[in-house]
Amino acid sequence: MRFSQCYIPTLKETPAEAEVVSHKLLLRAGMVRKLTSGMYTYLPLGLRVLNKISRIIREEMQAAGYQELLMPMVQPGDLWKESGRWEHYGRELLRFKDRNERDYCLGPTHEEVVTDLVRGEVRSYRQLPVRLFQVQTKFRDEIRPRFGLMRGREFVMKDAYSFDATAQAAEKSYWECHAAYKRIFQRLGLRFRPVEADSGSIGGNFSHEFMVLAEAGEDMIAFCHDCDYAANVERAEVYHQPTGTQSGCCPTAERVATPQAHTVEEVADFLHIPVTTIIKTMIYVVDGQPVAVLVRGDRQVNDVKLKHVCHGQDVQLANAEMVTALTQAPVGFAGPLGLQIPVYADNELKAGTDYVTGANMADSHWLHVDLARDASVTAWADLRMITAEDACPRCGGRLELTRGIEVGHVFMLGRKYSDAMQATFLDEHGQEQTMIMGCYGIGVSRVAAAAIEQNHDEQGIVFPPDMAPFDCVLLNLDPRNAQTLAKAEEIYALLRKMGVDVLLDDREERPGVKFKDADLLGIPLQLIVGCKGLARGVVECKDRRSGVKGALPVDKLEDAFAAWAQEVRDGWTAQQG
RNA sequence: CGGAGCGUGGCGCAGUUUGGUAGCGCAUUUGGUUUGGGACCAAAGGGCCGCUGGUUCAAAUCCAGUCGCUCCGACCA
Repeated sequence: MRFSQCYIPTLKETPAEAEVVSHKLLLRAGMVRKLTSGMYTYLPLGLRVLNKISRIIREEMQAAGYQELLMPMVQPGDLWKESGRWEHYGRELLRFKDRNERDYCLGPTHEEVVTDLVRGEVRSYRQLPVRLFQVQTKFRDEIRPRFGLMRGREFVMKDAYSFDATAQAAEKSYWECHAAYKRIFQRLGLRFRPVEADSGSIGGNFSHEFMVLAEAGEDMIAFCHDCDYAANVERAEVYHQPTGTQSGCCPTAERVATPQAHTVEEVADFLHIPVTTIIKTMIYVVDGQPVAVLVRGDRQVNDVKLKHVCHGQDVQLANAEMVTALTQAPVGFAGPLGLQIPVYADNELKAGTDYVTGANMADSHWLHVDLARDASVTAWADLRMITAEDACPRCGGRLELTRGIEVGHVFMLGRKYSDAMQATFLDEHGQEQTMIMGCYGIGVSRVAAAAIEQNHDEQGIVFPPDMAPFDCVLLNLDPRNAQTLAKAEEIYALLRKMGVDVLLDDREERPGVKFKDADLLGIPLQLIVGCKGLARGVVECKDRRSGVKGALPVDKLEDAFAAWAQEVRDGWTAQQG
């Protein structure tokens, strides 16, 4: 392609709306433009990136035995009523009616449609497994779209579905997709980690998320340095050494005044005790019912764990009025003693028998609390957020917490949808059985954003070679000079003949403009044709990632270029680890 | 939805406090000089100041409402 004929509106200044690097650079590099909140137009260059990503995804999914199809984006409400999600999916599902007043929605995902398809066609175990995928625009009416392509309302997603006859076969489909995902993100040149995850509103038995490691990530993941354990913190189990019961130091609890001490820190300061001897009592509302959650003073409640322990759908922190009504005290003085609602206590609290808790009375706390003796605990469970100081729940090794961007998610769905929608088949004994499903997503547009979050510098984007909009940008520094022009055209033709996807910057601009744009666009290989180099019989080259410059002999350009391109690629592989 | 902020030529902003009829940089067009890291000079075009209503002799500026966008919290690829 010739730059002069491309629609690549680069920007010198960053539009005010952009906050995160990927959004800023995508805008500046002329790859996307916002239409309205959470919806973007992919300009030619941005679309090239999406297509490069999709190409790799297609190759690997096909290699894993998945076939591509394309389902409608508009879906009938009836299907969603059948699966039960018309009620449960919530406001992210954009619903509307057609001219005949029939219910429809924009597809946020396609379990219903694909299950409907397969149940209509598949009758026998001999037809299983069925493995399908599509690359398509999804719509989710997100509460808060943000960070450009990172969390849009409309976005491009690859979604895949597997249907199997038995649980073992289903797990095979699952792990084969899991392996395909590893290859995909590897080939895309990303530093990533698959982690154990919660299955959220999609539902199912178990799942893994694929996380791109980046500071701008909205998720926190924990992984072990000594074994291969890795999990989203919202799921990571906390391991507690079984501790023997310590004897309490006092026979009874004692109530003391703690004026104005609302927070754990204030109470600790006032009583001159460590925060670890305080029990934090949090009031939550689970599906409309209030519950109390007890964790050590310095810990955070993990509401995903709470949701599972209570078998609830919806978990929210209670508001101030509710807390006051339940505890007869302002926020900050709640405690388990005498509370008339279910009390869930974190396992860690079993370790002690001499705690400080709120007294359900303004400006008061109990000292010397032994939960077993003084409170009625509905259930003990793992309820707190893991920390970097905790030991690995698998091997006891050292944990590290990092931020990540979720770019892929695989779910073992089990029979959740096939049961609800009667996707059945006859097994080899002529018995009717329910299909076992898996579903697997990759946020294609989010992958592009995540790649930029992970790979950029002050000059702009640094695309991994296989997702860059072009393999190489060829700068003709002096298009008005007949010799340079001829040489640049010759090299351009040569590269194209070699199968290199090359962008020729043939614009009548000053060299500085071309250098700046080349860096901004993040194309991995830069070739510079100018009279200075040509006088020495070379074209200059620059590795966008490392910034290393060199010179390739004009007379042996084909070989020299190939060797250099391989060198740049090796550099990427090395840094990916 | 709760909290914070912002809407002024294509982009980035000033002007709003203290009303007086819109300005700067970039970009664009034309001419000239330039040409290895976002050139310079000269000239030009382009703005119902988000929208509606109100106050006033007079509103970008004050008041009310409304719409849109961004950020912080509950969602997820």
